[in-house]
Amino acid sequence: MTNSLVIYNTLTRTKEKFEPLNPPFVGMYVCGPTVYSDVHLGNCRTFVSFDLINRYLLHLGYKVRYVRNITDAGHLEGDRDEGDDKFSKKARLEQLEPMEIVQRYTIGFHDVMRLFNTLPPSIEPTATGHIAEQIEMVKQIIDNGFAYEREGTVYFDVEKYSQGNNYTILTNRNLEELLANTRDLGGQDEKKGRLDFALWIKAKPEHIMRWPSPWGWGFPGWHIECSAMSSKYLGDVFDIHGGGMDLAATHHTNEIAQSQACNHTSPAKYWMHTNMLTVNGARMSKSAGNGFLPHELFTGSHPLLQKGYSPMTVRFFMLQAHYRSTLDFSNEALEASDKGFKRLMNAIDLLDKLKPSATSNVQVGDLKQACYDAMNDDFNSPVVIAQLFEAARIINGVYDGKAQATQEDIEALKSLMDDFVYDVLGLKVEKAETDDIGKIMEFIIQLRSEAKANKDYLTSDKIRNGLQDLGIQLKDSKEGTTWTKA
RNA sequence: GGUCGGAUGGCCGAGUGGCUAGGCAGAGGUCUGCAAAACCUCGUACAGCGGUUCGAAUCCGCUUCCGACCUCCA
Repeated sequence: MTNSLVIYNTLTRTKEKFEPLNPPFVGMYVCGPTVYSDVHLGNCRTFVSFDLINRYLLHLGYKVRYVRNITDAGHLEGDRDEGDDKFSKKARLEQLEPMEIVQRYTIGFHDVMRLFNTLPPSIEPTATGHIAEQIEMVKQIIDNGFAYEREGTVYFDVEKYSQGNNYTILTNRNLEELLANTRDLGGQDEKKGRLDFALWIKAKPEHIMRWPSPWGWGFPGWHIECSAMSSKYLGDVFDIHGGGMDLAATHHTNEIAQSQACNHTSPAKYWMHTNMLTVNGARMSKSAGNGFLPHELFTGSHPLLQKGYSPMTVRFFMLQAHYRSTLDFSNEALEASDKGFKRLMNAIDLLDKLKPSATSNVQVGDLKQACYDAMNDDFNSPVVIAQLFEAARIINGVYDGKAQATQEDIEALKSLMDDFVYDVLGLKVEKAETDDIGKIMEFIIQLRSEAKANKDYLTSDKIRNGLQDLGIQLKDSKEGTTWTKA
């Protein structure tokens, strides 16, 4: 197990050596989706980023318990601690049960995650499945003096909490200024302080999603589910808590406060935040209307797209940027990733066809270590990919007979690709129906070879051009003709 | 307004106080019946202005621009 992994910790705003609390076990909690609508590509990026992190930790030999929640209750539609949660509203709009909404989009989310080849979490708890735990936690926070009830709604007392704790530890904001600058929106709030947030919310008479509690019928606030479920499955203190950067200021800040107020300890040792996917420099989001749905991308049906891109192309595109950088989404960038990804996978295909030499004039020894160095430096996948392209260049050169590699070199290249392309980066071959087509293509290539042998280039070119139009590209070489799908 | 983060060659994107990732696009070449692919070579980029330094794109300051968060969002 390599022990030189360094992780950027939002808490300290520095890179820190990764030292699990109880090695070889690692507890990681990632805030999952709110399943009241389709996940868009920006959401996917976060989960692909954490998939990379999960995969690398596993690759290093850690026993990871990866918990990622499904938010299926309590996430309010408005910007105040009142009104409907998102599920109730959506259910009313579509004349469905809230749980039908939840079911539909949970399945959709899982389908998309599978297409992106992400490993499923170890535990995927739902908010509605943990109402009792959340109520218990709220009770404890009240008992500890950090929350109060008003008319059936329980609020977290930020001012009280901040007397002995650093409420803004995660984002380093000035609490006094926050209090002064917080917009005065509602007016009719029952809250004592402007920053106070709801732990438990009283249900209105028409509200369908409701549970009994010591404070009457209601439903949990959004933040409390993560605190309750992370402590249930990972303990009061665990290794990594992650999520999108947009969650840091509010959701995660409140999570820390809740856990501290309940358990007298900060929940996670390392806080990791992934950056946003942008479109023309602006964050992709549901409310901005610039969200891409995964299937629009795969099929190319979005008006901003010229063509569709496969899930692995998109995954590769995401991994070509560091998880803490914004990534700008465009046709051109996707096109570049598409071609690059095919080049890389094509080189891997050639690995089995390489002929070993007695001597070597290629350098493959350092590539793997360079990949580990890159991943150990806060999961720097773009640098890993650069190394893999170096490997691809070597493979192509050897295949062309322009360079010599020993059997040992070839084995090293195979091992490199297995470990990093498949295992760590989580990429996979996307070949459909190759078996059938393969035999047909063999036959067609045979026909064309005969035409070529007869110098009947009219026929051979006709075959090649015809296939080209169908999206199949022929490549002639000394060893014969190969084909790829464009 | 506050907090934080950015500005890298045609595009996307790493990185670093001196050895100047990578992909895509472009130019030239090798190979080839011709293509395609592949390989080789090439463009010497780091917002602007000052400063520190033997040396900065990398550190510091200022300026301009952009973004995120502060209000639901991964």
